[in-house]
Amino acid sequence: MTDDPVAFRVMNEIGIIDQLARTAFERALPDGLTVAQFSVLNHFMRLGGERTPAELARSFQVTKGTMTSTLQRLEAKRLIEVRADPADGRGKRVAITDKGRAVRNASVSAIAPFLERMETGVSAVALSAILPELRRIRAYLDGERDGRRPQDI
Amino acid sequence: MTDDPVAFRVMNEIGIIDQLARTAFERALPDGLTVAQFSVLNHFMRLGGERTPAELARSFQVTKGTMTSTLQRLEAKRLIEVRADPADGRGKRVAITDKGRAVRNASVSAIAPFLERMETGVSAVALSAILPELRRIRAYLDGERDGRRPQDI
DNA sequence: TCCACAAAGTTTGATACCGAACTATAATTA
DNA sequence: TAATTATAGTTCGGTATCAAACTTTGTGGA
Repeated sequence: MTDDPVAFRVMNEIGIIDQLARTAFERALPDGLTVAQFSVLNHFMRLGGERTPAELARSFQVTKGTMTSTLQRLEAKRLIEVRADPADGRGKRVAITDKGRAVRNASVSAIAPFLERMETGVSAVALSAILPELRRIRAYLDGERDGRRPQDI
Repeated sequence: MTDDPVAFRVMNEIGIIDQLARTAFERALPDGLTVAQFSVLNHFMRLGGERTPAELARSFQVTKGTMTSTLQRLEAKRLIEVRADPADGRGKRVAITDKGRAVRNASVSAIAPFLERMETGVSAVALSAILPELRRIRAYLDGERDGRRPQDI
């Protein structure tokens, strides 16, 4: 434990937190929604408009293949609509549907108690305090990847 | 972004960090090793001795099914050995092999530069500073799960 | 002693991801 | 203009993970 480098210990904790939080969230989400799926719906609600799959992949820092899969599942549930991009023969345009908006709002309500408990349980102040540090780590890793960047993302 | 609850924003960052760090690690690891597989080898090297699959599942906070899968892959690579528990007909005992030790050491060497760059890039001090906070979050989520605890873990 | 319940492992069916290979279309450049 | 390169999406194969169902073996109590 203590003989592991601090960066490794941090990554360890982050990995376990991600796992625990993810399963707790998905337990609460309606409609068999996953965090990945909810995040896409939430993105559309917060920012509005349309997006291409490639833009979404970049926003969430996942590969295009991963985004293809998530979008196909959302479309199967009628939570988003996908149409060909009239201006670019290669592209598609994605938008949230009314049902998608409803499910997103229901999801927010469903996870709100969990988030509130968490902000009480670990202190909202503490969470706010580490957020900038986490952003710095994310930015670092994002930069580190440049050059070694795969085809996507 | 800013209109999401702070707990959600923290989880978002953590999820992306986990993803980026995980792929960076696995790019460096030898033998097609994954972080999950490396972690098991590392666990044996740090703590020594034998473990049952159930103990390992608890240590890493994954389900028994997940640990079964990881152990099968490690065994296929001859990095661990699994034998029946002579004292408990249901149980098994897992130990690292010499090859496992060698691969673990090679892995540590392989990821060391990455960890060092990271400790420079984001500051080892800052990493040390958030570690206790991350532990607190992990402990909170772990407690939150109690009662709602599945069959395993 | 028997039976109900608990614990150890495995298997199955989903989802998320990645990397790599591939198709089609656009943009650049020679 | 033709050839090259870049971008958008999809598909495939592989791993991790969870939840749930199932088998086998222990344990504890009536």
